[in-house]
Amino acid sequence: MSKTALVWFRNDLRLSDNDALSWAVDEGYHILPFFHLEEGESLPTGGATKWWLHFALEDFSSQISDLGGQLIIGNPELTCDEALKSVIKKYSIEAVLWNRSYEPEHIKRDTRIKAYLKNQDIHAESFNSNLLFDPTKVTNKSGTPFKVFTPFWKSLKENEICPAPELDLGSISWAKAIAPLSVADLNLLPKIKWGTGFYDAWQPTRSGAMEQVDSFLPERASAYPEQRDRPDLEGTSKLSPYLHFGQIGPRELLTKFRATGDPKVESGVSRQLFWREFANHLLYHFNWTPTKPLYEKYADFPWEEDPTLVKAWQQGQTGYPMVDAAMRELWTTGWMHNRARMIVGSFLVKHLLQPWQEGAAWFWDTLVDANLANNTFGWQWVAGCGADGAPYFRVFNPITQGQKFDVTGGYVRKWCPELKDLPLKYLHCPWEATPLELTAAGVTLGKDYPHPVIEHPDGRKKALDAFAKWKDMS
DNA sequence: TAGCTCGTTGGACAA
DNA sequence: TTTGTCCAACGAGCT
Repeated sequence: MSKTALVWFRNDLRLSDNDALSWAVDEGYHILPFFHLEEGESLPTGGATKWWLHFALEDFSSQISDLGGQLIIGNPELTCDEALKSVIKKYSIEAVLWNRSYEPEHIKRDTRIKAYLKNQDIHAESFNSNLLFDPTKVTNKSGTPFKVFTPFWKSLKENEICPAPELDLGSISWAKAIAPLSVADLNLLPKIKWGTGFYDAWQPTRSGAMEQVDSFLPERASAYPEQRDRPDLEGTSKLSPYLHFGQIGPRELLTKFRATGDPKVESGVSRQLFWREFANHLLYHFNWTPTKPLYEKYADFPWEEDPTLVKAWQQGQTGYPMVDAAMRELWTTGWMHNRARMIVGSFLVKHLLQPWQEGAAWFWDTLVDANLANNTFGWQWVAGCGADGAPYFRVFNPITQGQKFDVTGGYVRKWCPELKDLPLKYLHCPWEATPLELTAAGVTLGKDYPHPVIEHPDGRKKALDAFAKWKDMS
């Protein structure tokens, strides 16, 4: 028997916990692994995403080579459909397998391709390997999609997770192939020197993922409920980019979490995987949410558009140390602490009254874990126009949030080094220091570090007034 | 079906 | 300094 199956890898760059691959191996196919760079029709691949993808693909490709296979990279000048068709023809492919994505554009594309393959009499099958549950099958008791996390979580957490397939990697029979293109041909690395921050912060490989897991379990995972909100500590797992690119699968991860037998890991860490499920569930059922509010009534919210303010926010020059530290962490490392994401998000949409889509677009371009479901859900949550949203009157105070969560001041000192000699008392509100204290710390406000772009009480009032105005309007 | 309870992540102010 | 109370809103989800 010499039939060959193309396994189409997308955001599931792993050989374990992979249903599509396991199915093809179990069925006795020779495996031809294939990847094609997706340039979204409406959403170009973010810069930070490209950086990560370059190394993730190189690593994945070498994992396959080590086993005797060859990852085929589709020609990026072709559309996905064209690239697939040419490979299918060249290698006389008899089956095409992949793991599903539930992003609206991917669903459209995959449906189209599946129809084409069926029409060509090529076996086409997709699997749910990237989520714990298939969002098409999850509903509440009235048969409608969940819109609140807690009932969603309660309904699913006791459910049996379909176990990850067992696959002996040594037993894979790889199709003989010569790759015409290498990962480098995709030109993913940024032309501009972004700095070494990404390289210092990450090891974007499968072994990097495993090291991250090992450093997190079991102690840090157990401390997660107490430390998760502390950006001055290593309180979180930092597994988000690995999960996004599928270098580690959610089932293998959940299995590891549950194996600790620690109730704090279950209620704290495992639960986070269900937030990821929830975000994907919402994206699947409400496919307009990447650009428009979940609830239509918020569509005419009176945002103000001010590119100068957006720029100050992006560059970490708002004059609020907690906000600026976070925005600079993002720019430098491609990642931002979760608590900080809420603070900068609230600041942009409430104090500055800029549309949440602006924030989502910036995150999309700069986060190494940029993920349509999570990004959409997070921004709508913070703007209060989405599922389980923060109520309008919840305006994060960037000063007290800093004092409460960057307890040691280490976060601000790291990312806003111009403030590092300020006493902790003033670190989150440098404008309150006396001129003498500022001089002693070597800070001249307006020169070394900006004055606040808006006074906090004014920002808060602005947000509440805008909401009141919108309510009168509608 | 009507009614009840609940909602990841807060702030401001008073005592 | 810490703790309690109100803010004020509404739909989801369930019984």
